[in-house]
Order: sequence, then structure tokens, then C-alpha cells
Amino acid sequence: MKKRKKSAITIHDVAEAAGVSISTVSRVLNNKDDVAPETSNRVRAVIRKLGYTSNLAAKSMRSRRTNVIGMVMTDVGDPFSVQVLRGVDRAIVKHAYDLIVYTGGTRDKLYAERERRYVSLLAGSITDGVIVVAPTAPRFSTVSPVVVIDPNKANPDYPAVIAFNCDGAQEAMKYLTGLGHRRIGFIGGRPELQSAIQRLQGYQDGLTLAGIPFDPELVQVGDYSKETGYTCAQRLLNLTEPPTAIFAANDQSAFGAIQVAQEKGLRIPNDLSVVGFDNIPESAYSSPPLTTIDQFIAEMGTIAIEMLVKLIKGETLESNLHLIHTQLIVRSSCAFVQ
Amino acid sequence: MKKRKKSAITIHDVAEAAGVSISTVSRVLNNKDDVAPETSNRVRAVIRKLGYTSNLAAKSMRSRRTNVIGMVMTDVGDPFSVQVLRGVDRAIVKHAYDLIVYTGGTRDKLYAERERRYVSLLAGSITDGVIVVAPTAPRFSTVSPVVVIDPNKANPDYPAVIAFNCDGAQEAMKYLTGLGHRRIGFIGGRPELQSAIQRLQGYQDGLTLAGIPFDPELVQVGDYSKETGYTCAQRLLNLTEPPTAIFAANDQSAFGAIQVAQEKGLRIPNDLSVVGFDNIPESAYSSPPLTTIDQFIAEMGTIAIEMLVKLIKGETLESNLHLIHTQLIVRSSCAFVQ
DNA sequence: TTGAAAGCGCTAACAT
DNA sequence: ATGTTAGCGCTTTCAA
Repeated sequence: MKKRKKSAITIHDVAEAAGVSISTVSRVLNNKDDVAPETSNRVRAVIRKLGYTSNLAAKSMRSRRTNVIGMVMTDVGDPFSVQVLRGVDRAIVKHAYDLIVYTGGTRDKLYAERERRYVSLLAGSITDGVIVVAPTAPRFSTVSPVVVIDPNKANPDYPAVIAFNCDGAQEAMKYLTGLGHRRIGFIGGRPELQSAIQRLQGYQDGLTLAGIPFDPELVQVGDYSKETGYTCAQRLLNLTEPPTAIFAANDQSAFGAIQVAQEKGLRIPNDLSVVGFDNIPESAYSSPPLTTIDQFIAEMGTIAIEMLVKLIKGETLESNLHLIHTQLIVRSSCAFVQ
Repeated sequence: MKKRKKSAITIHDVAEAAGVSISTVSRVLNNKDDVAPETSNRVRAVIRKLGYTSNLAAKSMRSRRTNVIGMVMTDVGDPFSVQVLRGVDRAIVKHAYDLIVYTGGTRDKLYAERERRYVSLLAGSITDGVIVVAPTAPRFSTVSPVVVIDPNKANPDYPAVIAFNCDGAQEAMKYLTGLGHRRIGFIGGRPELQSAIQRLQGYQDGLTLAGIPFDPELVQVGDYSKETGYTCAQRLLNLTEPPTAIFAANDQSAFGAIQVAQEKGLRIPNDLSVVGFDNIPESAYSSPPLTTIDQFIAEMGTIAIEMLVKLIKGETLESNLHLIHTQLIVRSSCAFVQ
């Protein structure tokens, strides 16, 4: 008696049931045109009947081509990544690729290694290429293409999609100085990322434009997370001369700042104005139409896919760097906190 | 530009560089204890130096064990799925598993098939088990374990995690009737899901408790998406006797309804009250502390992982069904729309 | 038009 | 303690 292991249906089972060889089944699976229509139909029928799905692992191992694209990002709690993911999702359908996402969880000390590991894991085996959002690791060891979104200084080697943030940050500052604020705190993001550098630049430019001297005490650097937003805001508000407004480099940090304000009993925006960069998905409905960058961020994902697909197909890129000029982007948290 | 090798680094390269056989490298990779410490260290050093990561595909093909758990969900735009994902993320770290997510994109006609395909794809090859959020397909063909979250009527076969929603929906209704509303519209969710059934039940119970007769005209069924929320709300507000309040079965539908209201020039909550079930992540900061179900939803993910890991290890579950009793849960959109 | 057979990179049983 | 070897399920020559 044959020992029937409790295993999934394989190409063998299909071949046997259809009375053909496994190579014929494989040909049908890959839509080769040298299969007799009648055979092809019979095989297809069996595949359907058995509910057979080809084994991704085996497939990818044999033929360096899986039609799956991988994406590596931190937390799903990060609105930026989520928005990028949406754009990616949208674009991927058009290209008949499938998407596999690895979320590395919180950005702790070990994140860079997890990120690196996962890029290799995905790219080295089951995906044809990988998109990395706001990379932490300086470089990745992989032979298949990588496209980064919001790259850091250390890895300019990879094709990248980045947004131009200076204008937006300036606009945020204009908003705050327009309200009469002269003492404005800044909560920075991960200093190695292009976006963070530009936003800080916008903050400084904003001060200059308003004729306000730069006070380094008012700049606290976090990592785009709510947690560091919280601690940075604490430091700012515990200054002997605390700011009357806070400009956070991203929305997560802004949330952290808002939390501190609430705990301190400060009412927003009466006692403290808080403005966060980026945007909270869906919140657009909760206030008068403000400019949001949802669509710009999503577009970054879309463009990244376009680039990656070209690379996978072996085509060359016109440019290794794609800049998105956002019109901008500022979402005053006042609008939904009051 | 540096000339890249055509193929990735394999276990062979490591073995060669370390002067050992591939099986020894494999043993080191899998932390077997029958390797001389000295050899082990040498191999490890080479692995690090070469930046070697083992090929997931090959590994999983040979050993039916990958330490990767898969998750299949629709859109990342869906706050519910995202919240579940967070819980999963959190739990997975404890169990030293990795997570791969497949997002099937928008829920269109073809979604059920994509979902099915992806479950087989993941479960059949690269993952040890799969979690499916709000499944569309009635069943999946796979030998490895599947746990569903918020199952539909058609597939009670799989171990499931579900929340008990009746109370919450009733509470939402109590809120609206308490405001004096007598004509309350309901925007339902995907009618095959447990959650949708319970929320509708809660709506009806709420009417009964308030002594309001049930009017089928006021119930419009969508699919938990913003789009159907929009069209359902349109139908409701175009009635000859439109409702003065709308209770949406989930937050996405509520957003759709709010959009209709805005387009019609109805002010919320003055002209129309809108209450949505579930919760919008992060918005908790934007209003006085309301009860949210964020933590409950995330817990569903955590529990699903616990169940799945047990199944993967071959242990048996105490119960195939895990009920979460939410305390509840209602988030009045008035709180952040006014 | 189809089948047989050689691996892809890896693990595990069997040798040494 | 380490090496040799047989496949895992699949694609892809090469033969027929």
C-alpha cells in the first residue's frame, strides 16, 4: 500500500489524473502555446476539479520568476507606509503581479537587521523585486532589483522615489507664524532620511522668512514614531520658555505631541498649536477640505512599482531618482482636535 | 558600477568559503547541536561576511517548515484589517515567527478567487499557516492550518475568532434614540459575515427597545466599503421621508455616508447624525476619550495567532471558536465632524 | 505535441 | 563531528 502523506496536491497528482506527464501540466500552467487544445482543456479541467495551485516555492526555485513583488515596511500603523501601500496595490493590478508585504513591526534597534534579512528573504527567493519604504539598513544583499521610497543618505545606490518636502514644511511654518506664533518647536524625524532633512530645512526657512532667530533648543529629533513624538514634545514643553506652537515632522509625532498636551491639560489650539506633516487617512472627511498629500504619497508607491517592473523586465530606467513635487500638504491638527 | 554575480549567494558558496560541507552549514543555520563550536563559529563568520540569507523557497520546499505565517486581507485602507494586523504583528514576535501579508486589493467580483488562490499560494509553500480576515471564499484548499477572523456563514469549518457585536450596535442605537431620533437609517455590511449579521440584529433590537417600528426601507446593505456606504446613504437620503440619523455598520460606510451628507449640504450633526461602528485608528486623540474597540480588534489578531501557532505545532485547540466580548464600541462621527 | 530527465537550494537520513 | 546523497515540486532542455 502506498503511504499517502497528508500533503497538498502537486503537479504530479494533476498529471496522473489527466493522464499526461508533468511537463505537459507545467506547459499548461505557464500558457505555453505548444500544447494541443484538447489536452490543455483536459488538464485545466483537472486543475479546477482538484483545486490545484502551484507551489510558489518550487516554482520560484526553478525559474527565477514568480510574478510576485515584495514590499518591506515598518508598521502598518504608519499612515505614510499605508498610503504608499495603497498606491502600490493599485499599480500592481495593472501589471498582473502579486504583492507580498513584510511588516517589520516597530522600529527598534533590531529593525535594520530584520529589514535586511527580509529583503534578502523575499528578493532571494519568492519575489522578483522588492520595494523598501523609508529604509533603515544602508544596503541590501540581493541580486534582484530593489527600489526605495524616501531613501536615506547612506544608500543612494538604489533607484528611489522621493518627495520634495521643503515647500510643504515652509507652508506649515507660514501657517503657524501667520497665527502670530514666534516660538515654535520642531519635532524632527529620522535624520538620515531625505524627507526628514527637507522638513527640517523647511522649518528653518520658515523661521528665516518670518524673521525669527533659530533656537536649537526648540529642535528635538525623533524617529517619526508616536513614542518619540511624545518624548520630544515633553522636552519642548518642559523648557523654561516653552514654545507656543509645535511643528511635527510627521503625523505620528504630532499625535505624540498632542498626547503630551492633553496630559498637561493644555488645550489645543488655545494653549498650544500643533501642526503635523503628512496626513491622516480618512480624517479628510472630518474637517473642511484641507490640502492633503494622500494622493501624492500613494503616487510614490505607484511610481516605485513602475520602476521596479521595468527593472525586473531587464529594461533600464531613464533616471534612478524620481522626484515627486507635492503641492503640499499640511494638516493642522487643530482642525480635528478642538 | 560593481559587477554583480548573476546569482545570489547560496549555501554552497558559504560551505566553500568556510571549507566545510553544505550539510555542516545547514546544521549551523538550523542551530543543530552536533557541530563543533569552532566550526560553527567559522561558518557563522563566513555567513555574516558574505551577507548570506537562506533561500526561503528552497528551505520551505524541503522541510515543510518555514517559521513564516501568512495573512490574507483585503485592503490596507480598511481600519479593521489594519487593527487586526497590529495585533498579529505584536503576537508574532513572541512566537519567533515572521509575517507575510497578502493584500488582495479592493473587494471586487474576482476577490474571492484571489483570496482562495493566495491562501493556497501561501499555505502551500512558503508559510506554515494562514490567517484570513473576513473571508470571502467559502473554503480553501490547503493542508496547512487556517484560522479565520470574522468568518462568514458558509465556512464554519475553520477555527475562528469572532467578536460579539450585538451589544455594541445596540449601544449605538441607544445613543441615537437618546438624541431623539425616531427615523434611523442603517447601512449594513457584507451580509454573509457574522459581524454584519450581529450589527443588523443590534440595529433591530435597538429599534424594538425604543419602541420604533422596523421599516425595511431604512435598511440598505453594502459591503463595508466607503463606496457602498456612499451609495447606500444616497438611497437613504433620497427617500421621500429620509432618516434624520444614520447608523453605519462600519466606519468605512460611515465615511461614505458623511461624504453624501457633505455633498448634499447637510451639516453633521445638526441636520443629520451619523454613527459608525468600529473605530478610526488614531482619531482617539482627536476627541474626548470615547470607548473604542481598537484593543479588542487587535486582540482578535493576537488570539488568531495563538490558535494558529498551536495548530502548526500539531496541538489541538480547546475550542474551534473564540468569541471576543467587546465592551463596546461606538464612535460617534459627530465627535470629529462638527 | 508530448515525455524523460536534469537540476534549482536546501534539509535530513544515512555514512563515515 | 562531518560528509554524502536523495529528493521536495517545479521548469526546462533534449529526445522522441
